[in-house]
This record gives sequence, structure tokens and C-alpha cells, in this order.
Amino acid sequence: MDDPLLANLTQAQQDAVLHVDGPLLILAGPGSGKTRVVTHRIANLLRTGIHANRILALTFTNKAAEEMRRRVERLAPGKPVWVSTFHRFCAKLLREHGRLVGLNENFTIYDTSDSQSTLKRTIDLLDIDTGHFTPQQIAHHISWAKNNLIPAAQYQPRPGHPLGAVVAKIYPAYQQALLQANAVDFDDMLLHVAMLLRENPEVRTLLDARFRYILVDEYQDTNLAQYAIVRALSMDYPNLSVTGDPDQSIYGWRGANLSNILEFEHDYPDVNVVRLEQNYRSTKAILRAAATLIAYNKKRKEKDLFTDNGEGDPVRLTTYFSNREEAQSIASRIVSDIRAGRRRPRDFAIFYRVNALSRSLEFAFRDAGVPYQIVNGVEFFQRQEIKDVMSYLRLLNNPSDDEAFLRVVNTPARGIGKTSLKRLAEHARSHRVPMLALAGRAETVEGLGKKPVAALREFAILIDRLSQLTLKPVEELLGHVLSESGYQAHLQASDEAADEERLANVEELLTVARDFDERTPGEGHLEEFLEEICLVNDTDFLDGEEDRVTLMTLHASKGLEFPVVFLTAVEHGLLPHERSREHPDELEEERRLMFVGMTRAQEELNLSMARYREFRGQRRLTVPSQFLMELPVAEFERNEAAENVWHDFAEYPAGPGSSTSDDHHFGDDSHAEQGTDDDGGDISFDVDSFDAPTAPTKSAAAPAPNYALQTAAQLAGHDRSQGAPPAVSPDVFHQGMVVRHPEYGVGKILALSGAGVKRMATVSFPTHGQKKFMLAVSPLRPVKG
DNA sequence: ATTCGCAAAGTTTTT
DNA sequence: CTTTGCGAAT
Repeated sequence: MDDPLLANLTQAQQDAVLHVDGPLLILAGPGSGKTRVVTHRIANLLRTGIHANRILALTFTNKAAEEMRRRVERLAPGKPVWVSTFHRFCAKLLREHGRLVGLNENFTIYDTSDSQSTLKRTIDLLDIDTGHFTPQQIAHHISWAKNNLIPAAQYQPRPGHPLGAVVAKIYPAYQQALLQANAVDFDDMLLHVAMLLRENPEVRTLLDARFRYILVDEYQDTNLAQYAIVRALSMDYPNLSVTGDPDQSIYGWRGANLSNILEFEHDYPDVNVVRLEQNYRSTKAILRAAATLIAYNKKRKEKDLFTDNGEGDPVRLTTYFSNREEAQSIASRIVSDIRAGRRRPRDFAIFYRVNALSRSLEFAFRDAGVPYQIVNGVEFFQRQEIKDVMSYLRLLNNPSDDEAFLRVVNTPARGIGKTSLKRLAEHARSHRVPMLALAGRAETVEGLGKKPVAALREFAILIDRLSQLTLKPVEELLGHVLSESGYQAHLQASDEAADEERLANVEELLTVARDFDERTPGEGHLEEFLEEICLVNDTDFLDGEEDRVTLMTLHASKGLEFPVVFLTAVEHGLLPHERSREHPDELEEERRLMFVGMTRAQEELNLSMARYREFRGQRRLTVPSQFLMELPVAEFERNEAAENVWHDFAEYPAGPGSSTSDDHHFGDDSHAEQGTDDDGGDISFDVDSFDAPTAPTKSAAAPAPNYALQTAAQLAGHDRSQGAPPAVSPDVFHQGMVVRHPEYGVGKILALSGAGVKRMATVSFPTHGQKKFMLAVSPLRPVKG
């Protein structure tokens, strides 16, 4: 076989690649070359003469989309296949067809915190009695309803369900608030598109014909709304191919519906099913252990995982005395492997069930000088100052965005208080008018004081003035926002240390804007900028090339692989998590989670638990995870760093379908130990001969520098060595800087735009007003102080 | 209108 | 042990 698309592929893989028309289900075990098969299949479709714009590939994450796009581009250069996340795809459709569901094309996408505060505001404004339910619980239930295609108008509470009764009151009001603000939450994007396709057959037919070939990745994680969308687009042309692994479904709690994949064959009777069961990633020992565990699940499609890889080291299972010993021992193992030249830091990954467990590992790694990075959630774009500034931009793009209005109307303080805003909000709601519009004629609102009215009107004028600039490059617009809103001055005037950091973050955002501007030449891309920002995740910026040990939750590990994996805290109450105790379905999901974690390992897999674990400030005696009893521990290498705890195991029932007795679980106070401060679990090893401690990089610390600077071409675009060298490099100028001009005197930089020799500055002079300069040739010079 | 202090709660989180 | 949110106090 000399077909390059089929070279080195197994029969099963070739079957999938060569499949053209009709439904296709690819059941792909971990490490089975799934992405390769999918991209090769796309290349094959293109080769048979199918137009690139007839093909749509949907993924869940930006990362996956980017990876797929990259690989398709390599196989079939110059064919712009639409590879997108579900949400981006839906956003695009809604910009085009949103009118059908009551949205203007400039709608705003609310992130979780925006939705949350809209929800709270709605509850507050309508004075709805929520009983003892928290807004989170209500939000979660609304989200559940949306994911299950139940729009507000059709929501019926189940009789006898108090939460349902509360939601029945709030959901419609919340939805109205969103629509009023011309905004959607994440779930809406899917729900709106699903409803739109259901209720507008002509649109559905059109789109079905447009997207003849649809490929869905991670199909086991689709929810009902996503399922409905994909189905609606594959009726006249049922060339739908889905890829997934029921055993790797770990997002059930977010509405993912396992039956979508389990019943795919039922939905499409003529489906071609391909099983990719050969694993190219792990050793036999690792795969065998993982397969043994997952076999305990009942709701699954049985797969026969195998590999031609070697047997490899036995899986290691270590019981430590304490979590501290666990962390230190892992750190020292890593140190010695690196020092011996066997491994590099990036070869290692440490997984845990909950973020809070990263703590002792961090300490141990810092002490041992192990360079590490944590994949977690303190996100750059969620920071207060970034959200504030972004809210200004949002308001400019969508004047109905009440959430953005409320966020910035008194930021910095303009003397507009809570009471005034509540009056304004009530009036705006009852008259169904955006708050910003009402602010412009605040005098018509009863009960507002003189000062607030004046301040509100002035704010409206400010926004109006800034809206004249929305076609400008985002960086420049942002500059004007920062200086003219007084936001930057407010941060600069502050003497709080935190505000200095905020200022730096705002600078970072300017850099992000600049990168965006360079990637998207032309006018009027504000909306795209906003959409891009709210649909990215900070881990999208995590640099896989960094030579660091990676720490992350089991959930975050999906889709990745590492030579050496440490799976920590395999303890009852954590894995499986305590909260899954009641529901058998959730227990199966926990088992899948462990399965996912184990199958990330290529060469070495280390499972560990601690006899005592400090968690939430308390030291507790732990109970081994029941999953350990479902694993072939007899063939493991078992280490007991502390006293023997394995005799306890005899008391536990084992075997499929059984569960541990209820009287031992994490969080059971009867096991709380008090007064022991020293766990004595010290492990000593030579720290000095290793490199100096390296500061950890948090994904949130500085996403911007990597942002969009990943290709050589883009890096080349940054080359500023060409062109006439200015007396002062254009790069020394920054937004808000005070500069001197020989003729106009001293002024302040309002905004910057462009790059290299074309970099422009807008400067405001007290005596001569605003002027624009080309920095490379201008006589502007920074003024010190 | 901010700031401080205390109470309460605390999985996972592709977008 | 944290973080977060709310209410009271300046």
C-alpha cells in the first residue's frame, strides 16, 4: 500500500479513513490514534473531491480544534475546512440567524460570572423567594434545563420538587433579562441554535445542505442540545461521523449524556462502526491495569484494549504515611530521575482529584527545586481589572449589555450609589429599556438625586463619545477607554500594592489587543475580539513545550499523555469523591476518571495514597479507595513507606458490583485525629546539588506573552529591526505615558495602535487638543516622572 | 462609599 | 486551611 493517507494504519483505522458517505461511529480507546484517523479521513474526503466548505469538524476545546486544524492543513494544505468548537460554531450561526430567536447580531456572550450576577440581580429585583436554595443551585438547574432543551417558556417543575418550583419562577425572568441585554450565556448558545433549527425548517435545510460532512470529536461528552444540533444538521445528508470513548466520559455532571454515544447505532441504523482498540501509548502493564478497573463499569461498550508495546515496569502502588511524605517522595523520585539523566521535568505529570490537593505537592516541589506548572483556574480574563476594562468594550459593542453597564458605571467611582442604580434598574426593567439608554436621560427616572442624575448623564456621554471609536484597532480603542474613563488614572493614583499589579495586567491586556489587531487587519473587529476573549480558557495558553513537571486535576488530564504519571490520593472520599457516594452512575464516572488518569501514562504509572491526609486544615485517617481493590494489585510493585495498612483490605468486600461498607468514609469525624503535629514523614535527599528553585508558572500568571505568538511567521511579524531606526524606539512609549513635543509641549498618550514603523500614538495636549503621531518619525520624547 | 470582620462552605469546569 | 459573601461600621 503506497497511499500516504493509509501508510502505517491498521485495517480498522483504514476502514475509518476511507469511509465517505453515511454515518460512522469510531469507538476509540485511549491512545488509539484517533486524531490521526480523523484528520486523515478529512484529507481523504477532500481528495475525493468534496469541497472543504462542505466539511465541518466540531470539538469541545480550542486546543483540540487548533490541533486538528493544524494537522488537516499539513495533510491538505490550503483547504479551509471549518474546524471549530461547538460554542464558536454556534456563536457564528447566531450572529447570522439570531434574529429568529430574538437576538441582535451584536449580542454579548456572558461568562459564568456574568450569568451568575445577572441571575442574582434578577432574583433581587423581582424579590423572588428562593427558599433555602443558593443562586448556584438555581443556576445549575437552569443550566441543566437548557442542556436538556427545555426553554424557559416550557419549563415545568416536577411536582413535589421545591427547587423546581423556585426555578420555575426565576428561569423565565432570568431569560428575559438576558434577552433584554441582548446577551446569551454559554448554555444559550447551544439552546438557541437547537431551537432555531427545530423551529425554522428552511434554515435547517439550508444548513444541513451546507454542512454535508460533519465530524464530532469526544462524542461521549455531548449533551442533549449538542446532540440535537448535530442531528438537525445531518438529516438530509446523514454523513455524520462521531468519535468517542464511553469509558472516557467524565463530564456527566455537566450535562454530557452518555446515551448519545451508547445509542448512536440506534439513531443511525446503517452506521459503520469502527473500533480502535489498539493502544500505541502505554505499556502492557499499564493498559492491563486500566482495563481491569474499567471492566467494573456496567454502562459501557466493552472494548478489548491491547498493545504491541512492551510489558514495561509494573504499576507501582505506594502507601505513604502522610500526604507530606507522598509529595516529598514524588519530588525526590523526580529529582533523582532527572539527575541521573533518565528523564526531563516535562516527562512527569501529577494528577489529583481536587485542586486543593496540589498544595503539599507545590511545597515539596519548591523545596526540592523541581520546576513545575499548575494547570488550574485562577484565570487572567476573570480578574477584576480585566473584567472591568472588557466591560467597557462590551458596552461599546452592545449598549444593551446591562451587566457590563453595572460593572463600569461606577468604576472608577463616580458617585453613583447602589440605591440610585437599583432605581435605575427597576425603571429600566419595567420600561424594557437598556440601562445605558436610560442613564442618558436619567432625569426621567423618579427618585434619583441631582448628583447621581448628572453623573449618569455624564457617563452616558462618555460611552457615546467612545462609541465613535469602535471601528479603530482594539488596542487604540482600549487606550482611549483607559484614559478617558479615568480607570487608568484611578489605578495609578492608588497606593495599594494590588493596584500596581492590576495596572500591569491592564498593560498585558493591551498587548493581547495588539496581537489581535495584528492578526486581524482592517476595521471593526471589536466584536470578534470580545468573542475570542470570552471563548478562550487560560489553559489554552499553557505552554506544552516548557520543561516543567505538570500538576493538574484528573479532569484536566484528558487528551494528554506523559511518560511518567503519578496519580495521587487514591483514597475513599477523594477518588471516588465523597459526593458520588449515593449515585451508582456517579461512581461509574469516578471510575472512568481514574481510568482516564491511568491511561495518560506511557511508560510508568505510580498510584499512591497516604494513611493520613491533611485536608481543609484537618488531619484525617484515610481509607483506601475501593478502586484499589478492583485493580490487579497482585501484579503491582507495592511499597509501604509507613506502617502496614494492607491488612485492612481483607475486611472489605471485593469484586464487581460490590461497594464498601458505609461506615468508613472521608469526612467521617470519628476518624479525625487531633493534636499530632509532626507526621514524621520526612524524606531526606540532597537539595543543594540540584538547580536553584524555579518559580512555578501558573497558567494565569502571564498568558498574554504566549498569546498568538506561536508560529514563526507571527514572530517574524514582530521583527522591528527593519525600517528607519527612530531616535527613541517606538516600544518605549506606552499607554498613559506623559510625553513632550517640541511645538505642542507636554501631553499624555491616550492610545496606541499599529506596530513597527507604523506604530501610531494619539496624544492629548492641554493647549492643542488631540494629535496623532507616527512614532518612528515623530519628535515625541518621554518625560520622566 | 469603602472597609473590615466574621461566618460558612468548600468536586470536577471543554465553553 | 482557604476563599467568598454578607452585614455592620466608619
